[in-house]
Amino acid sequence: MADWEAEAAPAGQQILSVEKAQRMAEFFSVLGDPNRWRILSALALAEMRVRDLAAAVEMTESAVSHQLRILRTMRLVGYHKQGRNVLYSLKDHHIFNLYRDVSEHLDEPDDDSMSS
Amino acid sequence: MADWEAEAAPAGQQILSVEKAQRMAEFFSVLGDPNRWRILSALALAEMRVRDLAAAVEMTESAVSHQLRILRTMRLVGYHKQGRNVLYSLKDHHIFNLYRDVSEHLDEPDDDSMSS
DNA sequence: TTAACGCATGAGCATATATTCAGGTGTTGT
DNA sequence: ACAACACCTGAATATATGCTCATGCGTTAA
Repeated sequence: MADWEAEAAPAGQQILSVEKAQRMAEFFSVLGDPNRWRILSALALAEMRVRDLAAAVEMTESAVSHQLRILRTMRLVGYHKQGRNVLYSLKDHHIFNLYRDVSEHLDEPDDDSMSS
Repeated sequence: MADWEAEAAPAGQQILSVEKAQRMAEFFSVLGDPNRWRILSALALAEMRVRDLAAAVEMTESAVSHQLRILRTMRLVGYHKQGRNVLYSLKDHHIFNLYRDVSEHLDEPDDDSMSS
């Protein structure tokens, strides 16, 4: 038995429920935007206030603020006020494990040929 | 040099380029749909033809076929013809490592409080 | 005190995405 | 041969998403 077969099926030996699939999809959707990845990678370098973050990723403050709300909702970033600034930081560095894993996947050679 | 450019980061010491962020986002977007997760989890159980897959996940054959094209593009599923049927199978079981990792993240307790 | 700052938010708009529907291609059974 | 089958695909539609713009709120500097 190959190692992947040990847990080939996610939640037991059956199809994901609509609810679980929904929760999964919601999370992955958050990582399905390039600007959010850039924001996360910027915060991986250093805690930053919104204004500097916006400059770093070359977006408007408003756009960044909107995205940060989403990242907050998924608990990917943390934040704390400091005077009139709000400092954001990466809350879950796990993200970059996903990044690494997917990077490897994307680097695999293409072979989409049909066999019969 | 701004201070956010100085420090070290897990994923390569700097902000993700637009191109890399784009590629990451494209991949994660594919996992950002609940029906695609259900399709993948179904194929994790067994190789299946489109018709049976559609029945398993309770979608129309057409909808499933559309989604399979996307999953094929990202090389998440493989397929081979067998007569007039097309058998699809999970090509990259790493997906469920991601599933496991994210599951853990989603199960963490909520703490979105503001500290100052 | 008050004007400027830093950030958040809602509305509006443009684009992306997923499904349905209609129809097409190739294969098999009779 | 031909009808049924299995699947694929394009167009159309409905919904979701991300941005800009305008504005509001709390904080700080002058």
